Amino acid sequence: MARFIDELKRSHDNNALRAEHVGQEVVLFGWVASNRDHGGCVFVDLRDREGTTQLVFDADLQGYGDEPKVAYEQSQALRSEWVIGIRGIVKSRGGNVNAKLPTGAVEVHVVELGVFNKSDTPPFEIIDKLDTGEEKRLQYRYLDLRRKPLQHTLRARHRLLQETRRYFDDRGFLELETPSLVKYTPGGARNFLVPSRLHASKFYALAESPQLFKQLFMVAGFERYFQIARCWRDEDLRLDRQPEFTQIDVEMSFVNQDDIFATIEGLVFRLWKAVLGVDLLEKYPSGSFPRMNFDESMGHYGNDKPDVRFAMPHVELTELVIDHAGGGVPFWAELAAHFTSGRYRRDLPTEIVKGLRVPAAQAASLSRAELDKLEEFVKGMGSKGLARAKIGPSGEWLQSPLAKTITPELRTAINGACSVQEGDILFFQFGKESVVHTVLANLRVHLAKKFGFIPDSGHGGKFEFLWVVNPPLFEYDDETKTWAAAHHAFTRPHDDCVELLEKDPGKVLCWRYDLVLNGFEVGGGSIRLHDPEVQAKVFRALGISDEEAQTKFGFLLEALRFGAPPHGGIALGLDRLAMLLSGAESLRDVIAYPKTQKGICLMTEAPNVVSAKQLQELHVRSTE
RNA sequence: GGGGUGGUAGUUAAGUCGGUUAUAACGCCGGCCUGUCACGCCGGAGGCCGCGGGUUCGAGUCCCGUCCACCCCGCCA
Repeated sequence: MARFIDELKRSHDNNALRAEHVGQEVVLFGWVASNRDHGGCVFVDLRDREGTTQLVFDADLQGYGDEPKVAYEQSQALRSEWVIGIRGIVKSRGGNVNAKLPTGAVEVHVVELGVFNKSDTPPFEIIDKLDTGEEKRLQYRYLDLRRKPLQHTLRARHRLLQETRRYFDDRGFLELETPSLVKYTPGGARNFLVPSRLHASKFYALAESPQLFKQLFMVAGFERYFQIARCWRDEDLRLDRQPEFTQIDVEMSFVNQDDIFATIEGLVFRLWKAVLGVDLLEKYPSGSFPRMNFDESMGHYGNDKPDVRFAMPHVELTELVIDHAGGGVPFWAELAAHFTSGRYRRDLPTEIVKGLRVPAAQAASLSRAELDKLEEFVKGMGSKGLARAKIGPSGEWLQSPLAKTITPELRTAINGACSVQEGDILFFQFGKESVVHTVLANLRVHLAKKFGFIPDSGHGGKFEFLWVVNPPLFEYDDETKTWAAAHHAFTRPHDDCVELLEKDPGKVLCWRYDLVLNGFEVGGGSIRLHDPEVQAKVFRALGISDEEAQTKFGFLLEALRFGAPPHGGIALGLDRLAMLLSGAESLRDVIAYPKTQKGICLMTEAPNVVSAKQLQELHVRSTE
């Protein structure tokens, strides 16, 4: 029978004791956060998940016989991260309070000490502000998690999960579970595959999302579903992408886009209030987030997840360049000729010209060396270069290769379109639309961080939410020269676009939406197709034959024939919400046991090799 | 698959033009110290300079390859 735990129960946590407890006898458990040996007495900071309490080991403590002396002798052996229990008496620190600790008005003079466990010297200190590299911290993740910042982050994540469950439960949503081991269906993200032991040469896929199953819940008549679902995608990682992640998955019947937005807005408002204490009604008094058309988002920001905490929009210059037949700039003349010849369409351009204006105040801070670095930066993303022009006193272009040949008329027109002032710098990108957009979108954010418009990471106290709506249903696939579903093949087109499905697929808009926060996509969904006739037209536009549709989505198509209600849904990235809300630098900071960029768990060293016998049992042979 | 940054005591970093025994801070170990709370003072130990090859009389430093971590493009909602 151990003295502590069995006989002496913990009476308080280490954040509990205040002046009012003075005189009480208490039992505390925890980790040694620091020990300061002054010869005649020893101070120990005792830490648990709630906080820290200062212990004093004083051999001369009166009224407890020899016990304090014994404890004092033992205390000299204590080292960082030992796990101990103590029994002691709460005493006031008088005027000598520690203002840094909530428990700083008191200290516990120890009568009895028990050591639960010693600790090796940890590879890094368990302190709030640590400069140890992430690689080391991930290797000893359980020690990193012992630190207060990560304890707080995971608590916030817990809060998110609980509030989410309460919110949906209150509104009559059912939390329903879906399988992780699913049938592989082509398209979309790459799946992790799981070999079947019972069926030679056959594989399950780990679900990339519960998409089909949640739609089938609607067919089943559950009407309102949510799930906090783990999803897996075997794609390359980024700071906001992990191979396994968590979605707040939602599907609703008999709703339109507005209904879904209202549901999600209610949730987000509640989460921000509960976790951060931030009332989003102050910023969004209507209770809803602003909406931006997909077209505008691409035009002004170059992607469908704009960070609107700062301005610096892109300026679309293609029309001007066409109207001026390139305006004396060789590359632009070539590009303009494609439009006038009819090879490129003005409403769905293949190649474009865009500008980005840097205001004079910031432009002045860009040295020649920094401009060269920016050019390297864009080249790394597939750009051929970074054409630029500095605006002179009367609108002339300085320090610019374009200046030599450009006509005054086009130059004036561009200056006007960009609203330039003396000292501004214009950056240009031209060529393939997707490259121009990617390069300029990243350049815009890169510059904003450089100029201090937004912090390098974290929200900087600003939360800019946005619904990006009305995107095209199809994207043109350059490699296969066909139209592909931009989201998935079951997204409902706008009614007035249905006739375009055959005539002009690129112009078809649809009921798809993304929720964007500070430049990150935190959610996305759509109103689904439940009309078999329109569904058939969509498949035809995608070049999917009836047989192919049957093979790929047979069970869903069949289900839709048995009385499917109109329905739609959305999935929110819980990890991303947690990251943005807490101001964390990456998804890894809000996931307890994350993977590195190569998909490795540094703590367990997964993935690892398995024996030939195991492979044989799974009917799998390595090609290595 | 591609571009970029980095890898030196337990940790974080410095290390010049290639040249003597590879530095510092924190941590760790020992000693001293009754009011610290980033305790202080004295002393000490601690290195496969990511790994492999090459150039050189001589490589932490130069060259080639490779592995790992991070950021980005492609990929991915």
